[in-house]
Amino acid sequence: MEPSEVSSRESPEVRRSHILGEAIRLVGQRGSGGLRVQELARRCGLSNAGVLYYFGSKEELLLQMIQELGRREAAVIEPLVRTAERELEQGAPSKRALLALLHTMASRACQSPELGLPLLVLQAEALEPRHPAHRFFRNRDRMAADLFTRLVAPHVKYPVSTARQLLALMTGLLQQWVGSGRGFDIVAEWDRAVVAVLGGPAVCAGEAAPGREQITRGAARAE
Amino acid sequence: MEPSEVSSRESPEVRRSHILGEAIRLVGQRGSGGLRVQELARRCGLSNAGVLYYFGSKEELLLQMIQELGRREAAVIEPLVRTAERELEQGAPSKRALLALLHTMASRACQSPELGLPLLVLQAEALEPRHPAHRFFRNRDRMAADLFTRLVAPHVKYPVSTARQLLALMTGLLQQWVGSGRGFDIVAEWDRAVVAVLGGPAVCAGEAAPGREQITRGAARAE
Amino acid sequence: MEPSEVSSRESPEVRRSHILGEAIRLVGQRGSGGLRVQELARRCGLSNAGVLYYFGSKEELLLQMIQELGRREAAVIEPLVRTAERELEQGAPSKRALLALLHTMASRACQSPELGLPLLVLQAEALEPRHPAHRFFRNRDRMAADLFTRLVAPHVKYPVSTARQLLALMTGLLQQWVGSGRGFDIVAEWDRAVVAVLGGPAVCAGEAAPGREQITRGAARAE
Amino acid sequence: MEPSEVSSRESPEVRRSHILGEAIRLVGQRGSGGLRVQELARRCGLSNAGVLYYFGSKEELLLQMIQELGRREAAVIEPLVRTAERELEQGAPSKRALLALLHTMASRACQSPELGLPLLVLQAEALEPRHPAHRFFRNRDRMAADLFTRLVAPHVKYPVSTARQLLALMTGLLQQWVGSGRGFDIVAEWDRAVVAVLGGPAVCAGEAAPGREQITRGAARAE
DNA sequence: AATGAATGAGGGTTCATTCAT
DNA sequence: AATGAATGAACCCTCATTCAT
Repeated sequence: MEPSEVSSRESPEVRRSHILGEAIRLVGQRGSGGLRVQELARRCGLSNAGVLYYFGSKEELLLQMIQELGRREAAVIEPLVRTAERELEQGAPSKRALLALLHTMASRACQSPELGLPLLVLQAEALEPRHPAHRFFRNRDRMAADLFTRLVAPHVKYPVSTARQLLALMTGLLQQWVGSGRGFDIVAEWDRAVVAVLGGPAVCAGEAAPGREQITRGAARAE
Repeated sequence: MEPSEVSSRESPEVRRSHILGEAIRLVGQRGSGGLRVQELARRCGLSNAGVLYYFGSKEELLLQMIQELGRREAAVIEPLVRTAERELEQGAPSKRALLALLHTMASRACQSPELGLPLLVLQAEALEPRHPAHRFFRNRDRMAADLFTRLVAPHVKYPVSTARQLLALMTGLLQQWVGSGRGFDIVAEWDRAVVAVLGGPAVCAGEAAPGREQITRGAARAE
Repeated sequence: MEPSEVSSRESPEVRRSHILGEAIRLVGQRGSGGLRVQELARRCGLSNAGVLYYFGSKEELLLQMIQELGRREAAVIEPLVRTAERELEQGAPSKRALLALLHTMASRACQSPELGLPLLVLQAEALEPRHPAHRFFRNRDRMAADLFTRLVAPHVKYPVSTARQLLALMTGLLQQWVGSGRGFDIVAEWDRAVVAVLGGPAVCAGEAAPGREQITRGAARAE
Repeated sequence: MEPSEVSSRESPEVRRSHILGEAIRLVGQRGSGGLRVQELARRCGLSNAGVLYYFGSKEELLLQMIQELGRREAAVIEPLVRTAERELEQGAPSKRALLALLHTMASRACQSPELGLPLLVLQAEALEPRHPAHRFFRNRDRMAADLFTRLVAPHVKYPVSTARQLLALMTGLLQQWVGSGRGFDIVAEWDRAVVAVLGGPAVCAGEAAPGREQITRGAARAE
């Protein structure tokens, strides 16, 4: 919780990233409306004018923070997403492989807890269409829904619904987990939920009815 | 979205409630940190001093708004909760009764959409322990988890986990629904998710209206 | 220090006086700039509108409070002043009589301590010519100086100076007394000071040189 | 009374001191409760935010103003106090030396009239224990009483009382002097009072310049 | 005789932002 | 590359005051 130590001489690149990281933490704690240039500067060990020297304005800072948030999240799960895409190109992954993939996703997500709270808070705030992060989350969520839909398509009857359920569970469980002070084993709960939603491993993948839904790739309508 | 018309002479009781309602809307749109006394006053058709005459301070206003939010939510689902409790006292409800109950809950929750967004935003903000609504949501979520656990206990192997899953699904689906501009039929999705989580096969899955997957409830306009 | 009890039905006259008394106390505690209509009302057990109903405006309240202060002070020492004037008319009082008179004055003044602090504070504030109580204190102090001058004239060489000294001692000792938490016997100190300033009782009254000064009666110039 | 001219670029040190000086004047005129950040800022030629940039809050400004007041008063009479202390260490000062010392003190005090009124007003306000300057004046007055007691001890029977009388006379005469629009020669009056209180006859009373009683020092204009 | 409701003006304070250095 | 000084706008809040009741 303490502001990270700042060496008095940091390369500008590093300092920029450092400021954005601190901004992410602050937004997690106070919401995006609670981000104050002065406090951010204090936590980073420089003056408020110093922060604005890097970003020009608070608005710009917020936008860059959102991008950075995306980048950091991507750095954590991008490899898994690429694995998933690769498997999809080689034909549908087996249910066993799918379960393993989902398991790894959840476990990775929980290993960078400094992203969890900011993402949850921003995601909720960004429900309002005028929020600066609205578009970011809409795209992100669409891509996730799309990927999940394609992943589960071979194994379930209503892949769009199932994808929705998986994403809802991920968000909802994460929220409960954080709200309860990390009071339970979220990965175990996730695994159990995944099994419940995908049907037990015994279910034959052939039961799926892929033709009933139009599965889209990429954002349906990039507004 | 427009400020509701205000007659120049309202009974104090009504006016209080009116202010709180407008405050709830504002918090839904801007987050609790984005609540401005002046704008709230403007929307209610009185001066900022007029608002503070009723609540003394913004802090107090926020606290009372949270309570009012609880009251309004309770007014919507309390009857159902009482029904559930009554059934529990008379022995465990049948799976069919349980499904019906959960269905009604979701459908009721969606019928007062003015509560949904504020609740979602506040719930996320309140993850931070120092948030004024933190305790409120902790209690609310605990009671919900407790109730759901007792309800599903006769029908599943891990009732605590299942309750968690149901709550996670409810929050997560609601968030997707709002975020997508009410772009799908959330009640249908909920029903389907409930069946998946509670163990479908033994129940008549046909109740989930599979053909309706593409049908949306609420405005489907992509803003 | 607690607000005096207010019966729910008081005659208007009594209530007026009650409000003014409470105002005097408040001014003693916070200065005349620290008098707040709301707090005054609270202490009197009525609404702020109720206070203004009696006095019309805060300005008017302040003015009436000053007059009331004068009246209450007069009620305490007026009899003594009259005694002094009577003695003066019957020829100069003896030194013994003078000392007795001054002693009684001081002892009376200390017996209504609720007036002391307000008077001290207002007197200091009213040094500024634009203060609403400026004229009041100027007249009061001039009359006091005049009276003292005439009283001591037969016994001292420079009666104007001696009168000034006596008044200065009275104010200064009172201030020390209040400031020290009533930490010494102010009447004894006063007696001692009076003796010092007037010269011991052994001094012959004939030493006085009344002709050297113009002794005025009444306010010199009532501006 | 006019705001002193302010060059648009002042060194921060100077500006701080300038602000405090103007605050002292304002408190003298309106009382500490009448100090308004906006007006202070206007008089100093900057914005209210500019004033708060230096002091953080009005409360802090007031506290620092009191300290500054102490510092400025000390700058005027500290040398004399040190002289007195030195004389005390070398054995008690002669009565003649004591009178000279007291004379110089009063005359110095009157030479910086911009401190007089603020000190008088604050001292009276600070009688209330909760006043922010209460402690300051309690200490200051205690030290003064202590010093005077030690100074007069060799020459009078009740040195504590005599010290009290001297201090009371100083405050009281100053108040009369200011209240009368500097309408008399306060130094002469002080000298005469000192002689009276310390026991005159043994000293050469002729030093008190009897003929000057009607002569005033400072502006004699009756406003 | 007295109040509850409401307000406009002004208070201190915070905030993002600017600019000379 | 970064800051100290300063600001205007907006914020929450308090105040004396009004007015229908």
